[in-house]
Amino acid sequence: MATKNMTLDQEADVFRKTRQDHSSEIAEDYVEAIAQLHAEEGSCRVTRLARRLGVSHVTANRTVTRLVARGLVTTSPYQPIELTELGKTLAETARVRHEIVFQFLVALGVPESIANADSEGIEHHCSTPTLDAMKHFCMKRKN
Amino acid sequence: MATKNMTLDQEADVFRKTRQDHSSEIAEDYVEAIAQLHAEEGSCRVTRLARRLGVSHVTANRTVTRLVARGLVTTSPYQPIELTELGKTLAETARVRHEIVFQFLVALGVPESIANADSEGIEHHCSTPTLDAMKHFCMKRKN
DNA sequence: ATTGACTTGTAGCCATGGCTACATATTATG
DNA sequence: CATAATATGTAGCCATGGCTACAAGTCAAT
Repeated sequence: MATKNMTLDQEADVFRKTRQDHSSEIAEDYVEAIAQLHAEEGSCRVTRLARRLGVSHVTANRTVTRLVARGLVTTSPYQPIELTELGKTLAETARVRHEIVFQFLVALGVPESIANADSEGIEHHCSTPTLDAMKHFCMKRKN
Repeated sequence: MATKNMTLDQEADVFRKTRQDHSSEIAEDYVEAIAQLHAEEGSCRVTRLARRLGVSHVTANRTVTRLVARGLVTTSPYQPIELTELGKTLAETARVRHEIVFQFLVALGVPESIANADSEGIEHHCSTPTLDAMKHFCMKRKN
């Protein structure tokens, strides 16, 4: 049990970190989806984004407003959503991370449809060392 | 890319599932922590639980009230928190899941302290097939 | 038995992420 | 160009999960 030999504060840090992660998950999911829609369809409208993410257009619209405040996207009334450079960078990071986790689960023997669903939840909680270990595992499998 | 050949609704399902997972994450963390404190210290007081989880005692108290509504724990004023049978079962399930993910990450080569932090976030998003694959991987390593 | 330390509870605030219902703007079509 | 369909925006609701500040209960020690 890894909680042995820890102070109370150290124990709590793990939970604090997980909670903090969660607050950026949605931002990452949004910018990743916006980037995907741009790639697939040339632009990203709020309604299309909402359908992709499975939320109402109202929720999507309000969340996008928060992304504007975070400097990740730009909007103007009745216009498509555009990613800032920062947003593009975050989207690409998220895409790569998602792909690593997905390919890793597949390499581990998890069926693709399940790997797709699980990786969506897992990707946001993987540190760099864990991602590196996943990449390394996939490399070994290929050779 | 696993989103190919999917309808819009199917795409969205993945995100819906991840959001649903999140609503049970906190419940699982709480019952797991309550079970741990019972095991370690013989009983579970709200203040101790709050410290363990890194939240204020107010947040812990209110969340515990919700767990009562879900039939996972029982409380009475100024008394320790007790798990119901349902709560014990959920706590044990969560503990086992956590342990599988943790041991798996360690087997993969992730340092223990990092594996501990990551597994806390990852455990809630692993389907049964993924957990089975993790167990299988650990077995192979041991032999 | 009173005081003081600690625990527990309550009031009330905030942000986030959902929603429906309705209003307005844009676009497409007869 | 008028109207219908679609897209977008706004108002306002809810639950959850944080918090601080303060009130009240519990318990131990003098």
